Amino acid sequence: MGRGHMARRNTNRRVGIADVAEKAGVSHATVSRVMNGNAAVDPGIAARVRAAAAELKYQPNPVGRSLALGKTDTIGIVVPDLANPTFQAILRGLSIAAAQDGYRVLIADSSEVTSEEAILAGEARRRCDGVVLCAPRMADAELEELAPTLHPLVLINRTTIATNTPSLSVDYGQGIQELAQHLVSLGHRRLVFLSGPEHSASNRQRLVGLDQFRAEHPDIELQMLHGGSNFDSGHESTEAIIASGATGVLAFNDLVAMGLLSGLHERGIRVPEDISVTGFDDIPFAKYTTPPLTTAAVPINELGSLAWRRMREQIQQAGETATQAQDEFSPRVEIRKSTAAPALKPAS
Amino acid sequence: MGRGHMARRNTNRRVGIADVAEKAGVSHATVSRVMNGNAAVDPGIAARVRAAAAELKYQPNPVGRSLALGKTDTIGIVVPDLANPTFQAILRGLSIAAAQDGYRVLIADSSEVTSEEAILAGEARRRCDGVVLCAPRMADAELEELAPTLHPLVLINRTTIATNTPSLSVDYGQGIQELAQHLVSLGHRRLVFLSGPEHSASNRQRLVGLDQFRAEHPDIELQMLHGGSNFDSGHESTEAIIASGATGVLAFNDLVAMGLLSGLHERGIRVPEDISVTGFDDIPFAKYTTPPLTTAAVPINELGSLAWRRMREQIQQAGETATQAQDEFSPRVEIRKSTAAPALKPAS
DNA sequence: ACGCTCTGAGAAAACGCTTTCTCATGATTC
DNA sequence: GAATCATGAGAAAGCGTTTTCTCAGAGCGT
Repeated sequence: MGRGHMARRNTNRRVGIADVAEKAGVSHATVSRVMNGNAAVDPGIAARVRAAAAELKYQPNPVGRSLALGKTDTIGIVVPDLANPTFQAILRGLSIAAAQDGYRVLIADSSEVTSEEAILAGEARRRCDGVVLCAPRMADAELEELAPTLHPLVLINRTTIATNTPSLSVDYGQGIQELAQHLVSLGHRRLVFLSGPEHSASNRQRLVGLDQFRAEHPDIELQMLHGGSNFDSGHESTEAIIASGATGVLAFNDLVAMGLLSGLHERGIRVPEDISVTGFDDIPFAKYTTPPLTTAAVPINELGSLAWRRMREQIQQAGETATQAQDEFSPRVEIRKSTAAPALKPAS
Repeated sequence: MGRGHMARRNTNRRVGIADVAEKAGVSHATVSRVMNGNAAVDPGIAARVRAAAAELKYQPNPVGRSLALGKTDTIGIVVPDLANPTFQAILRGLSIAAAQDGYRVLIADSSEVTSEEAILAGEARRRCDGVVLCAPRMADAELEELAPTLHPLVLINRTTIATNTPSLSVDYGQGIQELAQHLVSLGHRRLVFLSGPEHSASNRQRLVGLDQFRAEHPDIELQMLHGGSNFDSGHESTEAIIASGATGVLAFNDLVAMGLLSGLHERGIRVPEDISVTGFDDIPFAKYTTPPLTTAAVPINELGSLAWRRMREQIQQAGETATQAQDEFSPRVEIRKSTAAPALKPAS
């Protein structure tokens, strides 16, 4: 009577290194050597092995390989929401850049549940050689504690006090100031900022940027309005925006701006004749709204690929705890048709 | 002099099952048992093990686990282009649904390089417990040959002759017919289809749908125009569309429609007064174009989560080669503001 | 009090690979 | 021609788990 494990062994077993070794009449070790080209092996034997491997269509099992090598050739990315074009773009840039170096990416979508982020990141890290973390709402303290445990780590739009984890960030403060400046230079005197999620790090940056703007332009009225980060929240803010009496709106991002544009259009308010609207991010769709959206362009594809570069650097350095680059991208104001000089009347 | 491997062993070794075993004064096996709750273990010992594990912050290594278990709790998805909202949405739906069952997703972006798709899918399959394949342009023969080797496989918008791989598809043929019908019922008599990538399976489906439409409406003029699948191709087709003299345009998808909308707007052509435009897919942005886009809505989020359900079924069935569900989604025409009755003049 | 079953824990094999260690063979040198 | 060396292949030890196998000891019936 056949033993259980024997049965298992023979039944539809995937072809492994042992099969190739047997067919070629050599040892496992030799097969491994020719597959990886690590050690010198007699050309004749190598050819025999390769022939056997080809005939059996042998493909090394990556899991076994990972275990032996201690690396998975995979990196993880945790994002708060895969529906957000910004994270989609980062993911895409990262994935393409990593693929070029033979790495894959594993995704973890925290669905905006901040409390899950640390766990997801930890799990991802254990399966991968490194993690790219996008956690705009995670508390600073938690981030600070988490970062060292994730080590080959790249932070997006966050920084830690310890400078040994690279971070890529966008200077939202400067971007929003430039947009405000743009509106002012068109003649606007009453502005409103339609803010994003309250605990979002990038929203805080915009707020400090606007504080500075206020200090430099005491004559300009700048209201604040709470909002969210997506279409619907922009759309829902339509009435409040109209009620604000402002002639220029700084929306949290392009999504919000688009929602607002649509709301204004429904209400018969013309953009930019009656009111000017700016976005932020310059997502691909921003060019195609009606009117095309004035926004602050962040080079998001670059961000993804640079994230990979920083990750690769750390993976290669392995042990050394050098201080890592802190990259900051400056958004560039992209003037389109959603902003114009205000109508004459309300010039106080 | 310390041996190489000893040095390696002591240096910043991650805490493993052995450490926990030692600390708790039991064997590896016992630790594994309590971690997985597989076998009965004395409550006292179990508690001791759990305490040790907690103190050492032990987290089982997933790679070792995968090797022993023969599964990775990960599925792969190969997409032709992560910049396309349709695939983004599928990815998202899949990822969220899979996460609910404790699975992760590994992405492989073929960057529209058809010849890479088979290789990518194979690699993904070896690292994962199954693969979701979106390969709209892969040759039928290649797909037929590839499918069996990928086995726990779910096909998106493709089918194989063998009915043992589940597939989810959208009835593009019906959708485009309904859109055409909608235009006709508004009074349009001269239509033009702005087609997508020539070898795309879903484009072929639209074409057969339109053939059928033609057969049923011999009185309606329906031109064909070659295009692509993104913004820019829609934008570039603006002149050709105008030259066609058609009053109703069926764009390949929403992206193309948006590009076209923008082009028409630049040329001063009013939509829908001068020309009606339809899209396809109902991507989130379609509601927010100006005017909001009439399109055929495909329930894309459902598609992603159903893809996971079909995958899970296969993973659970393991050996059995039952015939698998072939799901087909019917798009629903979503009438917005980009379509209207044509101007009276050209009514022949 | 003896033998029986049953519970539960350790030893060891297995998963599929890489890499070190070891040793045979043939080439090189004086 | 003997001692030395380089070459290259096999044996075996890891990588970190799970799981089977094995067996000690406890509990039970007669």
